[in-house]
Amino acid sequence: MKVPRPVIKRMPVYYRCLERLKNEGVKYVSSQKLARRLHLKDSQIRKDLSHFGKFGKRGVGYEVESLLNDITKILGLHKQWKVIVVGAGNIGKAIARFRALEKNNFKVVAVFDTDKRKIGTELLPGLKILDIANLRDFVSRERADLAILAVPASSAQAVANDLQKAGIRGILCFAPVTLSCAIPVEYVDITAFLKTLAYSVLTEKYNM
Amino acid sequence: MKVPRPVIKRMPVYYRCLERLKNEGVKYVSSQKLARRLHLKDSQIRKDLSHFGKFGKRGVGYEVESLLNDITKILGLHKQWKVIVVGAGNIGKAIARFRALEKNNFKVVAVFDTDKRKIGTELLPGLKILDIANLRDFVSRERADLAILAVPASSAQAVANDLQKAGIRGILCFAPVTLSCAIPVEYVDITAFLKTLAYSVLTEKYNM
DNA sequence: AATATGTTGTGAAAGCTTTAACGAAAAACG
DNA sequence: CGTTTTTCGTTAAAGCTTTCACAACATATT
Repeated sequence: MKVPRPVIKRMPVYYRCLERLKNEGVKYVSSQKLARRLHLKDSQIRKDLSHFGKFGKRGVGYEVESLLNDITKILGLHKQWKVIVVGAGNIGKAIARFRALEKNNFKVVAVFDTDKRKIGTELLPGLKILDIANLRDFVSRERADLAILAVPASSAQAVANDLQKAGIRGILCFAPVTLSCAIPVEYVDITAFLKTLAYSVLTEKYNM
Repeated sequence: MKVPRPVIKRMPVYYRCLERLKNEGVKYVSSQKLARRLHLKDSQIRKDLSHFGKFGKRGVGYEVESLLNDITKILGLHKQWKVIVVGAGNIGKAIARFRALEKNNFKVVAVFDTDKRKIGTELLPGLKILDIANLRDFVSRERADLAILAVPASSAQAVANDLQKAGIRGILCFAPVTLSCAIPVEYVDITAFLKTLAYSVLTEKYNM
C-alpha cells in the first residue's frame, strides 16, 4: 500500500527531531509535544506514523529511541548507502566534504568531473576527483547506490542517462532541470527555493 | 486570494523551462508542450497560471518571452534581492560563490562566521567573511532582504532570532531544524532529500 | 477498586489539489 | 467565407491529504 509523498517528506523531519530529543536525554514523547516542536498537528503525526505500523503506547506516547530506530529502518538508513558526486564545482565540492552525509549513513565514495585541472585533486583524505570518463565503470564495479548530480543543467540529462545505464538506483539533482529517468529522482534547485521565498516575502500579509 | 503552495513551488520550474526555451529560440509554447517537458499535465499548467492572470492566446499558446517576463514579475525577480550568507562552512562558502544566484537577481552582499580564522578571508573579489558580531548592524544598515542560514543546527534558532530583529524578511535554512519565526522560511535539508530518495529507491516496484 | 487523566490509532468529515471536460477564441485552410 | 484545427481559461468532478472526534487502552491517584 502506497504511502503518500507528503508523509514520506515528513519522516526525515521526525527523524531529526527524535535524534535531537534523544541527545537531550528525553525518553518518551507524545504526538502533541512533537507537533509543538515541528509546527504540525498532533493528529497528522499519528496518522503519518500509522502508515508504517503502531509505535506508540496509549496514555504514554512514543519511546524516543525505539521510534527513532523504527524510522531509521523505514527510511533504509540502517545500512550504509554508497553515494557518488558528479560535478566538482562549488556545490559538488561542498557536498563531497559535507560531514552530515556520513553521519547519516551516506558515504561519498567518489567525486567526478570533466575538468583536467581538477582531476586528481584530493578533496578529503582518500577522496580524489576522478575523470568522468570512468564514471560508468566505477559505478558498476563499486555498486554505488545513489548519485548526487551537481553538473551544469546542459549536461545533466546526459550524465543521468549514463548513471542509469551503470546501475545507479537514485539521483539527487542539483541542476536546474527536469530529468527524464526511470529511477527515483529528487530535485534541489537552490535558486528555486530562493524564488519561492521571494514570492512569500512579497505576498506576506504585513508587507502588502 | 491566496495561491496554493504547490502552485508557487511550480512557478520557478516554469520559469527555468521558459528561460531554456527562450535560449533555444522558441517563440511560442503550448501548455501541452510545456507539460511534456516537465512531466506534468497540461491542465495543471493552465490552472496554475490562471491564478495570476491570463497569459495565453487560444489556438496559439503562450509567448515564451512574455510569459517569462510575467513570471519574473510574479516571483519578484525583476528587482535585485540583497542576500547575506550566515555560516562559512562547506555549504555557506559554496552558496556564496555560486554564480547562479547572481544570474537570478539574488546578490550575495556579505558572508558571516564566528570563526576568527575565517573572518577576513576573501571568498570572491569584494566578498570577505565578516564577524557574525556585526550581523545585526550590517543587516539593518545595508537593508539586506534575505538570509541563507548555513550554521550548525544548534545555533540556527539564535541566529534566526537575530536576523528577524535586524529586519531580514525571509530565511533559506540549510540547518536541519524547524525554526520558530514570524517571517517566511524555506528549508533545504540535504540529508533529508537523500533520506526521501533512499526510501523511494527501497520501495520502487522493481526493487521490492 | 473506582475514578481521573493522558494519549494512541482510526474512521469519517472537511479541506485542498489535480484532472477532466468543454465552451470560446484564434489561426489555418480550402 | 465557412469549416477545421488548435489551444486557452474555467467549471465541475475526482482524488488526495489533513483534521476532527472518539473509543480503547495505559497509568496515576484516591
